[in-house]
Amino acid sequence: MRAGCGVATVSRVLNNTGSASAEMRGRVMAATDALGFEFSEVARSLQSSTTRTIGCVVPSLANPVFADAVQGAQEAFQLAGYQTLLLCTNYDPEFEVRAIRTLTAKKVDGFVLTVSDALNSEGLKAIQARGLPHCLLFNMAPADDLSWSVDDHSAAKKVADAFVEKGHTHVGFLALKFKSSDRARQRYKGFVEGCSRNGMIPPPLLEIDEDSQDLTALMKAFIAENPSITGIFASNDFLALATIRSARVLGLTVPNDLSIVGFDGIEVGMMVEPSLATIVTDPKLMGAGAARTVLSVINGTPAPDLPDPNLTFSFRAGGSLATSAAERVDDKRGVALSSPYNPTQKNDKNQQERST
Amino acid sequence: MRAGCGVATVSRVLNNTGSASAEMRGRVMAATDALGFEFSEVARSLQSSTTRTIGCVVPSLANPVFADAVQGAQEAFQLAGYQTLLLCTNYDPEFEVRAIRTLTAKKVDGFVLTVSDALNSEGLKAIQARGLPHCLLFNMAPADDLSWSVDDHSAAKKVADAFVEKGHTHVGFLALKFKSSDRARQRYKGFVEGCSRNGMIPPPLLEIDEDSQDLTALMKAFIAENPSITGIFASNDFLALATIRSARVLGLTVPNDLSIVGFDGIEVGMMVEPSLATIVTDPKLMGAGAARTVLSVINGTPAPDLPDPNLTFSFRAGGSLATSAAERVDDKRGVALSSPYNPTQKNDKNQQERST
DNA sequence: AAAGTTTTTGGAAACGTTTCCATAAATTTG
DNA sequence: CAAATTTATGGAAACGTTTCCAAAAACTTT
Repeated sequence: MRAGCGVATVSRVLNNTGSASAEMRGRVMAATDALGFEFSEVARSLQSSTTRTIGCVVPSLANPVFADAVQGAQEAFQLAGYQTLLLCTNYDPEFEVRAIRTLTAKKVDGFVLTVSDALNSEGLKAIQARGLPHCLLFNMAPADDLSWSVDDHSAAKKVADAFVEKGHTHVGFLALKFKSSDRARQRYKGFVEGCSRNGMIPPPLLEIDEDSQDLTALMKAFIAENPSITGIFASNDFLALATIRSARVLGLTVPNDLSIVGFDGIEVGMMVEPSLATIVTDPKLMGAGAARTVLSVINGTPAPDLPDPNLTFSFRAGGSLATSAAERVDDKRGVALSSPYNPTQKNDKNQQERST
Repeated sequence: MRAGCGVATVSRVLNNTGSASAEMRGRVMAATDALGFEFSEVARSLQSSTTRTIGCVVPSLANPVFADAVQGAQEAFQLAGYQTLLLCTNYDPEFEVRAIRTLTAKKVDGFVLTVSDALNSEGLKAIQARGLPHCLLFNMAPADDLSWSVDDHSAAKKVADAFVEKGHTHVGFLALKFKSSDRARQRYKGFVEGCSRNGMIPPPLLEIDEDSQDLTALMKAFIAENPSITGIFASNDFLALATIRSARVLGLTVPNDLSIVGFDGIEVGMMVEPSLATIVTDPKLMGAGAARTVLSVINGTPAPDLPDPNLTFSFRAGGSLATSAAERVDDKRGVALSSPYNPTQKNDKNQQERST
């Protein structure tokens, strides 16, 4: 089979390393072409103890935030000649640690990961203990660790500011996967803090496990329990859109009866009516940043600067957040009280419904 | 380092293959625990010429259809103990062939791929020539090839039926990445055929390259060129939503002035107002199906049945498709187009917001 | 033309597994 | 108790590269 030469020669010719006569080069090339020969990366990896593969661990691609982030990371890796081994944990810490074990066994050169709880992740600890190159993504970095992440805490505070600016004093927080995502917890914490700082009533928490269809029922109960809330901060945009729909089903108008603010800044948020007020983030950029950071750790080159936390998000106004219904009612309370007839149809209707 | 035994023994103990004394077993276990020892999958792969890794090639994860599909595939693979090596082609045939070359060099055990043109894909040819296990995804399968795919052609015909049922006789087709996606081409072909079968005017084609912001301008020109169209079939839901927005900017009411139908069935389509009429598909199921098919090819087990083409999609009615404007009022559009100012409050407000 | 230099080439080790085989040890049988 | 059998163990080959080294071949220099 061989072009009548040793394997060492083939290696040299194909890799253009070391010397080889023109004639030999020709013979080797001819032979490899004829046979469609291609070096085995796995043998190469064994020899060089490098795989040019990066392990990427995220909860799920069903969430476009992660999909975009992985896309960004993947592009950056591809550009640098690295491939991406993708593992999804489905928000399960058990899966997470197994995924990381698999990846270390596969001898990936580095990791990009979004873990469920950065401070207590077994998998992350293992990576740290072995000193493997890695970068977190969408996690608050423990000390000495690098992370590309949205500053969820500050962003949520900003949302509180936005609510207060529109005269809201009592708003709720709606979270998905609260248990298994420290991001959702950060947002809640920041929101509570922001509300407190603004002298608002501490936000009640409505927590749901799945993107369940019974959001409407849950919301009904939530509003019944907290009849004075005038807004809801949903921990992601899909949830926010679902909330708007549920509000409609319950006969509430958004934003007149209930203001909604989302998180993530998905594009459709701008296409819907009313447009969605939200925190805009750039997941693809985050993914690419984390990727470049890992690569720099691997290559020993200076790591790209982490983004300024305050630039990792921005607030986008939208039609779903408006002046507090309570405030409007308040303004007219004198009138409303003196006259049994309330001229603002909508709010009247709203109050009736809410009391049900 | 070793527990004072040969490597062969370690292999037997850890893999529970062959015999070993209880004492030896204990020693090996103790040693591996102490050292945190773990077999190297790359050496194992070299030895067994199997990697338990599947190459997954899709255009981009930015499109949630692919993100969901990859998620589905990834889950199925994970369940079977396989990992997913993800490569995105960015709709570039050049990248596609390189991606596949990379994957063959990495000796993946199989492939799941969405190629740009299944009949002329160099990469696919290479895979076929080497007889590597693979399954297409969202591609029409060439003869002798397997594919999990939505029947784009029939689905598009169905959309034509839906339009005609609402009295439309002249509708347009809006496509993204027409050149680099045989899926878009299939949809167009099916739509043309469906229109023709229903005696409708052949649908004019509006083709855009990027999700460009100038869709509004393009649409304006398109409508000027085809003043009698009463509806647009957009080749995916995002495009459809963007079209609705652009229509609003142009002062057209959806569906009154222009009906819109999308494709894919993304969830937000049901949350917007008007809700989006669309073809509903299940990308995750497709991905999982393709994955199971590849696995069956690898294991020589009987392949799961491909889905009945007619069950790969369903039409979902929505508020964005209504009775033809032409049928109701013939010339409202002339007014709307000629006057940049639209008296309906909603649209006006909408425009203001948009410009911020 | 002999000696020195450079270029070209292939053999062999190493990477970390699994598996085959042979040997050693333990057990059973006659 | 010797022989036969079974069980336990480690050595060595193989997987396909790269790299080191030495040998051979081709040139250069005196």
